[in-house]
Amino acid sequence: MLKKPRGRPRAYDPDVALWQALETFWANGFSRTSLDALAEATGMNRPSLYAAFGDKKSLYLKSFECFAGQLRAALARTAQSDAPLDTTLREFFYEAIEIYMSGADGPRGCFIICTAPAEAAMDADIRAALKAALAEIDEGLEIPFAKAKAEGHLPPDADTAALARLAASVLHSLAVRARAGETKEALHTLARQSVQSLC
Amino acid sequence: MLKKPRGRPRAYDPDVALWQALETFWANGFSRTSLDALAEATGMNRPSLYAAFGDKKSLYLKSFECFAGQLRAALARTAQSDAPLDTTLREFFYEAIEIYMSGADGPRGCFIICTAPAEAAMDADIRAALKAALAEIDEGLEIPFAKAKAEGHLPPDADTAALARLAASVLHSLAVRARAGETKEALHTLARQSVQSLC
DNA sequence: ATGATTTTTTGCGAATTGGTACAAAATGTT
DNA sequence: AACATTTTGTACCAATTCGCAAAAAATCAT
Repeated sequence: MLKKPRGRPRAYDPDVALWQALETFWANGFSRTSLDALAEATGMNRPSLYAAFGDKKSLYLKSFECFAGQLRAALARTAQSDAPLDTTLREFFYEAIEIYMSGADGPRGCFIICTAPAEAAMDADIRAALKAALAEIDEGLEIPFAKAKAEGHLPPDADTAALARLAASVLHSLAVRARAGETKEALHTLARQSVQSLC
Repeated sequence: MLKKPRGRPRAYDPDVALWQALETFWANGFSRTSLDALAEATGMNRPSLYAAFGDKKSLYLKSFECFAGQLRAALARTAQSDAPLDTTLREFFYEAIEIYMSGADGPRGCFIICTAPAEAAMDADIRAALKAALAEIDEGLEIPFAKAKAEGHLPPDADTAALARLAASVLHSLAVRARAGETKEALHTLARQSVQSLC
């Protein structure tokens, strides 16, 4: 049933190329990343990049959305965890730290927290994407707190939204700290101690 | 005793010009800010900018240091406060929020947290400056916690360094949220609730 | 074989970018 | 007045940047 489309076949896989672009933006931020760098990373010439993804900002926003998708998946796994709240939270942070510390040339922190703010004050689209991502993190992190409260592991008057936002603040901080070069041990310590304070 | 220097007098005040450059970098980030934009903001031609401040990155780092100086002053005021810990912390956050929400064209968050990470992965000097600033925030915020502990307002086994780092995380988060366009009320709420959790 | 479609390649253009050389301007010193 | 010093202003440069037009390549459909 898979009908071969007409025309010259693509020399790239769109998902692979998008990930390669994302990695380039992740390391360099939006403005510092040139079309030449994206072309080199993806092996595509500039007209092909434009044809496949649109202009530079469109490609950035698609990369942002791709990264946000992975964040969404991590939040969903955290929401579905049956482990105790502190274990759930700690594992979420540890997983984030793994991603933040990854990078061929060193730690990159979080794509969203580390590259979008620089652009956000002057670009309404990037600002909106950032704001939406922050809200998703807040909402996603509230679920394990609400579950723990419903199961009696938190006081009945605990403000789960407030706790979630505090936990999200820890995530933002881990992101920036990783990019600044703090050690993995320091990040783990902050994660552990924050979980202790929150639970 | 003030001897008039030889040569043509300067047409600018270095401190004023530096602040103007800082504001431009604050809104646009490092890479998005052009020399023309800096020249326009300061009223100086490019050769004059180079003569006064060095190249673009030098000017950015000088701006960073200028902003860090103001942060240092705010931390010092917080360290010297005689108010109760929760009041001290809340006022520190409220003051930060005022700065983060300032801006002729909208909120800019924190110069350091919102502009340096984008560059930090690929520029060791900016990364080092960011890391140093993060450490200063951690250390500065530990002082009120240590005071409160010494005065018996915190349990004797309270880990003041951990609490300070959690408070610093809130500050980082406020910075990013402000830049993303969250409301002042939402930021105040996060600040208040975090202080409640921390004290 | 021809035509239609899709993608790649090559080459290009206008604008911008960071940085600099040098002459002119504006002062103090001798 | 001539010279030395400091700063400004003008003009320029090489390189880079983003985006695009058009031809060539590679396929399927008739």
